[in-house]
Amino acid sequence: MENNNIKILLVDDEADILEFLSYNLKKQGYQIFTAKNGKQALIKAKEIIPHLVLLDIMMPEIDGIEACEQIRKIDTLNNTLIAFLTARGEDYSQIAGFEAGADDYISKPIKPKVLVSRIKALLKRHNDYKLDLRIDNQKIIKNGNILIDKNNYKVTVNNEIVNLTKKEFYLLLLLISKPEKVFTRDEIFSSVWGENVVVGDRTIDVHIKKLREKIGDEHIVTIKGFGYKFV
Amino acid sequence: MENNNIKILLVDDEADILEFLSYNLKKQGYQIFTAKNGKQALIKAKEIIPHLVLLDIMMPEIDGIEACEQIRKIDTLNNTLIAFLTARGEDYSQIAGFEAGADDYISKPIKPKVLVSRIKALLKRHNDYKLDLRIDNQKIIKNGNILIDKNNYKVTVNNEIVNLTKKEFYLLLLLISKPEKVFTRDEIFSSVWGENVVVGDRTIDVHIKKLREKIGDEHIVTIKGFGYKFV
DNA sequence: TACTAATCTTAACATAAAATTAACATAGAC
DNA sequence: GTCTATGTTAATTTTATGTTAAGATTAGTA
Repeated sequence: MENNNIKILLVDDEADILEFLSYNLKKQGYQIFTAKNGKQALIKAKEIIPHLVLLDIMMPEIDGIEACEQIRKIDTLNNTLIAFLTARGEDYSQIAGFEAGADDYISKPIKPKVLVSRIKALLKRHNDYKLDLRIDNQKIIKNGNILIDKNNYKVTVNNEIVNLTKKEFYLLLLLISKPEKVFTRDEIFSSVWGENVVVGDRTIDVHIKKLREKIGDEHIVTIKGFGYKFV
Repeated sequence: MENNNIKILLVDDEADILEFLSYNLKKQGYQIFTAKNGKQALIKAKEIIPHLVLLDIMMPEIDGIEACEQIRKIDTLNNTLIAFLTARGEDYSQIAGFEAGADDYISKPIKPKVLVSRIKALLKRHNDYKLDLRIDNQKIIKNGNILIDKNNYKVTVNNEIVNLTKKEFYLLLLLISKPEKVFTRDEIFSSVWGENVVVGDRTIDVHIKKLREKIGDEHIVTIKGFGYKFV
C-alpha cells in the first residue's frame, strides 16, 4: 500500500513538535495534517477522516484523553487509529486513558525511526485485521479438494502444493471465506487491495485468471455484472 | 502452555514482598525465582532465562530501570517480558520504564487477583511461534546434515564445524525450530531481534545470506511476499 | 581504559519475481 | 447484432529480496 494515501492528523500545542513530526512523517510519504489543540483536532478529524491521529496528552482546553474519547464517539471515525504522545514525567494516571480508546502510545523524546516503525506496525496491524489474518483464528481452511494453511501461506489442491503469490493468496482467502457468496469487484478491491489503493480495471481479472490456472477453473465462477464467487 | 513451565523472576529488596508475591504466584503453578537487587537479578536472569521478570523500581545499587535496560541488552533474553512494580507516587518512573523497554507496570499495593490476571494477560502475548529457549531445553538439535549444539553456538554441517555469530545462530534456531513453517519478517524480527529493536529492512537479508553461505543454500527457502522457511 | 577484532547494521545497487497496464479478443445481455 | 463486462496476452512497472562493501557497534583483551 502506498503511504501517500495515508492521512495522519498530528495534534500538539507545541509548534516545534508539530514541525518535527511533520517533517519525519512527510518524508515517509504520509499526508500530514495538524491541529494545535483538542478542539481543533476534533473539527479537522471530522473533516479529513484521517487513518491515524497522533495525540499529545498534555494540551490546553481539551486535553488528549478527552479528545480521544470524543473522537471515539464519532462514527465516521470508526476506523481511525489513535496513538498518544506522552512525555517523560507526565503522570501515568493520564496515560491510563489507554482505556479511553487509544491504540498505542509513543513516548517522548521521540526518535524518528521508532516513530515511523511504530506507525507502520499500527497501520499494518489494522490492515491485517481487516484481511482476517488475525481475527479468524481458524488457521486451516478446507473446501473440497482445496486446503489452505494460513500459518504457512500454503495452498494444496488435490494434495499437490500450489504456489500462490501474495495477491493470489489473499484473493483466494477472501473468496473461499464465504463460498457461494458473490463478491463484487469493489468488495474485492477494498479487502485485498485496501481502501485507498487505485488500480486499473483489468487487474482483478488478471489475478482471477492466474488463480484459476493454479487451482482449477471450476472453483471460481464469474457472475457477469456482479462479481465472482467460489464454489 | 502449562503454567508450570513458566518461569518468573521476582526482584525486590524487601523480603516480605518477595515472600508475598512468591506465595501467590506459586499457587498458580508458576516456577518462581527471586533476587533481591538489580545485580543479582541480572545474574539469575541470564542463568534461568525467565519468561517474565517482575522488577521493583526502587532498589539499592542498580535500580529497576537500569536493570531493565541491561536485561534488554542480553540477547538470550529477547523474548523475556519485563513488568515493573511501582508504588503509588512513583509515577514518573513508569514512563521512564516503558522507555527502558518494559512491557507492563503493576502498581502497589498489589492485589493478588489483579497481579495474576495481569500476568496472564502479559504471557498471552507470548506467541508460540516465538523461539523459546526455555522450554525446549534440548541442547542438541539434529536435522538432516545439520547439528546444533546450543551450549556453544556451534553448528555442524556434514560433520564439519561451522562458526555462527549469535544473530545467525538464533536465526537458524528459530527457522529450524519448525521446519517447513514460513516465518514472516515480523516474526523473525520480534523473535531474533526483540520487540523494541528497530533495524533496517535489509538486515534480515544480510543475515540470511551469511547463514546460507555457512550452512548451504538449500536449507533456507525464500517464500516471496511471505518470509523464509527451513527445509 | 583503550585497542583490536569480530559482529552487526546500513546504504547503494542488482536482480528476479510479482503486479499492473494496455491493447485487443470474446462472450453474454439486451 | 450491438454493447459492455470480462478474458487474455505480453510488455512494462513496481516491489521484494539478494548482494556487496563500508561504517558503526560491541565484545574481548591487553
